[in-house]
Amino acid sequence: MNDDDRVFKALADPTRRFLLDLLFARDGRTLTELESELEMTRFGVAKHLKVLEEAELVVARRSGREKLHFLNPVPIRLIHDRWIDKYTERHVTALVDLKNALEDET
Amino acid sequence: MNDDDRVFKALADPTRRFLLDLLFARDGRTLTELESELEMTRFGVAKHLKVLEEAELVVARRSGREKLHFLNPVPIRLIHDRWIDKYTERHVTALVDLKNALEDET
DNA sequence: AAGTTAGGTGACCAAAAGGTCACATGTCAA
DNA sequence: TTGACATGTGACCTTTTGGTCACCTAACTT
Repeated sequence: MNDDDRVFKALADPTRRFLLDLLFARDGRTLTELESELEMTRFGVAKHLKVLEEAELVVARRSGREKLHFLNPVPIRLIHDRWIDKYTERHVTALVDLKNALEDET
Repeated sequence: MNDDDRVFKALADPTRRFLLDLLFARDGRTLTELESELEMTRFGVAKHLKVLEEAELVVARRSGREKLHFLNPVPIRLIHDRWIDKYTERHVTALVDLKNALEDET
């Protein structure tokens, strides 16, 4: 399994995406803290975090008996750059911004 | 299955990512043309293209008995925007550009 | 019209992924 | 040092996914 595989497989699961959402909102949380936000046993959450770490979407730092988790945006940016070149980026960002603006009006 | 799910599950498979790479390099290809680039039966490729279409990562247009496939970058950009805000984007693009520059030197 | 070409469908099987549990290690606090 | 707390591991089972095949429809060609 190469780096790509790890990143995309990690993102394929809704629970793992929700974990990234939680860390995007606030970094540096422990396993137990994250577990409390989910309808799942600690073991399940730990397994998901391991997958995210192996994909380097999450980096973790030990502090005593706790382990703090942080979101790493680099792999996300690399996905973007794989299929959106600098020229296309201008168009697609404009399109997305327009879409968001229209949705805000309703 | 919601839109997110469809996009991320679609991206989870290496064959489907390779199909996106092919369409990124050159748009408007038929199933048969794409199949010739892969070590897989037509049925397998057709199944993968269906998944990509349902995720709207690929849009297709019929022309007679042929079906032309095009890459749609919008869902990719939305992934980016989900976990990279405007502020972080400046840092992470700088980091990625630096990394690419360093790799080019070797 | 007949043959060929492009594509679509549903059944089927093997492999992989998601979740839980029993059990284990290391760390803090009284 | 004893007990509680935070996390890690490997086995196990169920569900999902990837790929092939037999069979089908629609469109171009001569």
